[in-house]
Amino acid sequence: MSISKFIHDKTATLSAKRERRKEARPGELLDAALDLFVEKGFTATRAEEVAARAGVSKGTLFLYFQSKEELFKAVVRENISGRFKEWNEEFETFEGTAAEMLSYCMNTWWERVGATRASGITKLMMSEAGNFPEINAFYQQEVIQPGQTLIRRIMQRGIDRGEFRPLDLDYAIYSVIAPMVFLVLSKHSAGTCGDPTLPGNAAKYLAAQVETILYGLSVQPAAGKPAKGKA
Amino acid sequence: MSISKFIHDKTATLSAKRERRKEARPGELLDAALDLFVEKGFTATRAEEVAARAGVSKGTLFLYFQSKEELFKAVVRENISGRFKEWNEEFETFEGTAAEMLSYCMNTWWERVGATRASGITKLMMSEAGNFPEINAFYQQEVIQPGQTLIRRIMQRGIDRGEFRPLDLDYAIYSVIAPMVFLVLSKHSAGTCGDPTLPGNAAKYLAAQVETILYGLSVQPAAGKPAKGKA
Amino acid sequence: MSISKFIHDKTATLSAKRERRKEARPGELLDAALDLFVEKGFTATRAEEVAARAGVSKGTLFLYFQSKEELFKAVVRENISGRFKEWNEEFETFEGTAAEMLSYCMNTWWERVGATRASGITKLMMSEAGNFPEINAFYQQEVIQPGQTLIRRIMQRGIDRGEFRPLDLDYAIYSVIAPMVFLVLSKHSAGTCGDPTLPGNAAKYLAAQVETILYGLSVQPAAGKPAKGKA
Amino acid sequence: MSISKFIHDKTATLSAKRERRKEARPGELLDAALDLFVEKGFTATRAEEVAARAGVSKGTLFLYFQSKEELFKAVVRENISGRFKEWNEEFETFEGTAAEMLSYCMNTWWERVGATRASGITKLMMSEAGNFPEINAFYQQEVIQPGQTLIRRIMQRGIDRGEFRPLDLDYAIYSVIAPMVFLVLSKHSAGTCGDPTLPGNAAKYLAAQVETILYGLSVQPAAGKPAKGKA
DNA sequence: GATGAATGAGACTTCATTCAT
DNA sequence: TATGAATGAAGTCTCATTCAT
Repeated sequence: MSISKFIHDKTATLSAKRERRKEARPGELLDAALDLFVEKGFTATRAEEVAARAGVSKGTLFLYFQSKEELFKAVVRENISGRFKEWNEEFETFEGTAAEMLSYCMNTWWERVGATRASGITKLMMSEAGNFPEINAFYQQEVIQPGQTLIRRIMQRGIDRGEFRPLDLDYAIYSVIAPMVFLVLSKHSAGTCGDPTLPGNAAKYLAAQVETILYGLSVQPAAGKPAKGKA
Repeated sequence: MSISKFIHDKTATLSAKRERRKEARPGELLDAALDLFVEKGFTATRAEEVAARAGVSKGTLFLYFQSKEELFKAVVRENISGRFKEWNEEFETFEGTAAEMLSYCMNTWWERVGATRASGITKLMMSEAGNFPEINAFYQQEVIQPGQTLIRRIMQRGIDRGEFRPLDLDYAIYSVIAPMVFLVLSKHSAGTCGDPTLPGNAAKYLAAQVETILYGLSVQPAAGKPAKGKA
Repeated sequence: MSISKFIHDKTATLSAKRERRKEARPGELLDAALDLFVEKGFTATRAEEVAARAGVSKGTLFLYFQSKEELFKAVVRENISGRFKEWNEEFETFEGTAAEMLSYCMNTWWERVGATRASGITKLMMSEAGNFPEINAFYQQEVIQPGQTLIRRIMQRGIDRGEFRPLDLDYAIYSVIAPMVFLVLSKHSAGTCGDPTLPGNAAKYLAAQVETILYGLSVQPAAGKPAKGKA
Repeated sequence: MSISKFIHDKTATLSAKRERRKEARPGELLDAALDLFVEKGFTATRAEEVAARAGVSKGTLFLYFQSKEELFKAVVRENISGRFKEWNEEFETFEGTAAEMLSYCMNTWWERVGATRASGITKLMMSEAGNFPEINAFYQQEVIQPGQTLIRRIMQRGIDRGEFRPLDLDYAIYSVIAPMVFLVLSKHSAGTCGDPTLPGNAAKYLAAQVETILYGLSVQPAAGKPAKGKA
């Protein structure tokens, strides 16, 4: 192998590496920004911190994002999971009971979204929605509505098939949604709600919630009717 | 009545009013601060805004609170409900089923805490806990732990009395906690989780959650066992 | 005189002083800004320099002007002389020859505008007009047009009365305008056009220009017709 | 013809083209820089803009000029017309009246300097001279002094020959200089002085100025003496 | 006590300049 | 030689905090 070969190799390698870095930069910045925004909030996060965590200088951040606010928007867009749409489609062909679908949904949601860093978006939006009305509208449309629609369809099917008791879905859907939201918030909120070890035992947590929910929603023999509390 | 009497009267009146106002000032500032911190976050809220909303000048705020951070701490301290402690004591003498106690608790919590502005603290801590470890520890101790202890004791009693099925309380308590946390977050998060009208229909929402939870927790005839999800 | 009298006096004095300073601040800042903008240009002038020259800190500047650009606009507005309007009115009642009016105008213009710091605006607009189209339009309307209108009216009257020879005023007005513009630019341009001592001898300069212009404009006996150059 | 010949040819062609471009580069950059500096000022012009307008990358600019400031100096040096020196020499052998020489000078100056992009240097120096004392000194020596010297010599000759009336040349020269400076400034100042259409009608403008100046300077019969202004 | 003018540290953002490719 | 990604000094602007009144 000649020297020129080495040179050529080196050039190619370095060039490729730089190319790869350039491609990777926005992603690295978005990752760093997601973490910090979720941890400290938008305003409390300094642009320089984001850059430093991504391993670049202050100026580089602004090479890829016009402003800190644009960075925020990009973080939300990038990490918003379009999976509810996908799951809505899956729902059409799903064979199994509504209970199975519900359980499947919650567990898959955890694996594919809740357990990933993307789940931080939930906390982020909760904290910052008021400061970013525009991006909040986008989030409503892309996440909240598809998510609620999916849950509602599953539960409606359960009722239609006689699996679930008659429910006012306007409220019943939150029996499913609240535990999921709660889980991701536990993950990102320094123990401010729930045990910090919850996310580590997400499977157990989810199993417990699913079991109670399904018991709670399902058609009950008359004998099983619980005492109604009255405050 | 001499002129000086008038003057004195006037002085007395003004001074009394000022005295009263002086007492009220910190309260007005704390109220204003709570609202703004909850709405916009700690860092994004300007001290001057707080002062303006409380109807005083910037300088006055710093007359009562050493710094913005001290103001934050005071806001949290002031609005932390010590009611869980109170309810924990009430629990000892409560006569009725565990189901009744649970229902009573959730509804009373809403009336006395959730429906008040103090509920904003939940969102506030969730957003800012990471930036204020010290105040977070305080919050854990004053709110989270007593709250979880109360729920746990009620549920344990339900199990002990045969009302509820055997439950792993480390996870089961969240069937009760999650819907409550979710409700207050809905109230303070611009629709970022759940319907913005939820807080307005809190009674219906809570009734639906309580019903499902109680169905879900109660001892079931074998026939009522729901299908288990696969995942 | 009692001690309380002293106290009262002191309070009043200090209070008055502070009040006076507050009133004076914008003016002091505008003066400083005018000097620096004229000397170094808008972009090359740092906001902090302006503040320092006005004897205040960086932050204070932004207490009075929303941004450096607003400061610029205020500087122009503040220093634009509306005198041409005033002189246009004076023209109506002026008794004397057109030549006298022209001479009066140029000399008065120097005393009231050219010799003051406001004359820096001419250079400032020349340098920055391209960067501030909006403020340039304002300047056109408030200064350029009234100024040209006045000169044109005077010259037209001169022609009408047979004092001046027939002139194409679209071009002839600049025989008057150019020397005046040139004089203020000499004052603010580090000798880049003309002798730096010109402004110090403005009276002589103006007298020389007026004399030549009036000789040049006035009706001439046929014998005096100068040789026409042809390039 | 072998393949290698082709290759060689191609290489040669490319290399020739590159050679030519290399030579041209600084010129393109200087042209771009002149336009932008004149239009927006030195500080407000970004190096990248200059490069973009010249059709090269940011890095290339710094290959040819050590810094933005060096670029500025080069722009001034490059566009400073040495023509006054040339005309000063021409003056020695010029046959014709002083009036003719003056007219010739002004018109030739417009054609060779004023009408070209190099005329922007006048505005540029006026705006930036204060920030670049060194380059200003150079400009004084290369342009201002030779220019004034030429005008002065012509006028002196006019007086000596009895064409012009006795004049204080320290001031009289500006009767010639001011209209020329005014014309180029009109061209580069967004209408901030004079009609924006002036440069388009430069010939007419110059003719009018020349006529008035010559009438104004020439020896007048006593009867033609204009009224003197009061001030 | 109350005010609000003033301060200056600190954050965002720009851009001249460098340098690996 | 040419490029353009990266840098970091420097500038604009904000805002918590102080202090004279």
